[in-house]
Amino acid sequence: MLLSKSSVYGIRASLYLAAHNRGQYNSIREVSEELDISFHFLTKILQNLTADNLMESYKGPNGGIRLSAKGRKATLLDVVIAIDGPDLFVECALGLPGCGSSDPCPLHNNWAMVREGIKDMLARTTLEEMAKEGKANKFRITPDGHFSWQ
Amino acid sequence: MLLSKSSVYGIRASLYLAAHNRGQYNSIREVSEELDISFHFLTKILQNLTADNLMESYKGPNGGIRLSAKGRKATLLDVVIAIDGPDLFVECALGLPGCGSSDPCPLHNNWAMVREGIKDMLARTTLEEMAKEGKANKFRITPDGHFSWQ
DNA sequence: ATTATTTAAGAGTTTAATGTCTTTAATATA
DNA sequence: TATATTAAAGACATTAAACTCTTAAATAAT
Ligand code: SF4
Ligand code: SF4
Repeated sequence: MLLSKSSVYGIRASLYLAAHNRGQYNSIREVSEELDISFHFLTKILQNLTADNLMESYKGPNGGIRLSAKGRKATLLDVVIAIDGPDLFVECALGLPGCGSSDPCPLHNNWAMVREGIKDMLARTTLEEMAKEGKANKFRITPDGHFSWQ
Repeated sequence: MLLSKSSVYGIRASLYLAAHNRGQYNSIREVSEELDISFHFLTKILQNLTADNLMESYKGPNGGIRLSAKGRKATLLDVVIAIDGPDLFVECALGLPGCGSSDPCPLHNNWAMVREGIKDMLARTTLEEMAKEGKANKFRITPDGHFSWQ
């Protein structure tokens, strides 16, 4: 898999939050049930996003989680980096020790292009814009069935 | 990591064999030492490649492993598929259940392009051609230091 | 104040990838 | 035939990713 499960769950949750109840808190329980993701696991993942100030959380009744202003302007790339770190966008294809662009392996230049392609894919639009497009195009972010962009 | 360790080791071993002693058998011990890969682990990985007829093995004194005719014409893509299967080149970005190009997620089209980019990178040239280019450009496939394209 | 609701924190479990070790089978050479 | 050399096969161990469970802390409502 290109992205870790944690990143994929983080992305789906971010898109869900970008599309729902802007400004309000959504409980992690609700998000986990809508997206069919383990509640405790999702909680852990979202903690990375609040630690990176992409989200804000609030404890207690009617508490939950929401995108911060920074989070609404953020892209999926920011989400992935907050969760899994920048490795995927830095590391090389063959992982040879002591390697670099001088004295390269046969994949070096091609790989740099592909890696940029992955980055571009994730950095194309902000979560805010994605929610708009999602509404317009009815893109899916949940398992079969129940989901509405409201 | 984009590719599994098994695939990376398989790629490096394939390139090594493409560059060395064409037609002869190289012992897995030698390959593992030159490339700094665990001997037993590499043995397991290469078994996938012989099972897929990309390599031929021979037991006993002076035995070892070599690229088959098919293997010399194969690409890194064939190596990766023989080791890890075609998943990476088939699977989708977000892994939503019951998903497809109708009713897509926001990444669907971009992801298809990126995935082709990865495939192209690995399918660009045959192992045989790569060995030639390797010699011409002195590309690296081993850890620091000892390696010659002969 | 007490209780209920919610996230945070952290320990623990399971599963899959990675890596090691031992035994077996094939082959060459003496 | 006996011994050495090599890959194949498979059991075993370690590590990291993925997932679960329990307790603590914050907050709201009664
Ligand atoms: S040449 Fe580039 S891609 Fe290849 S191993 Fe070195 S750093 Fe990685
Ligand atoms: S729309 Fe395409 S990329 Fe997105 S989850 Fe579905 S199949 Fe995967």
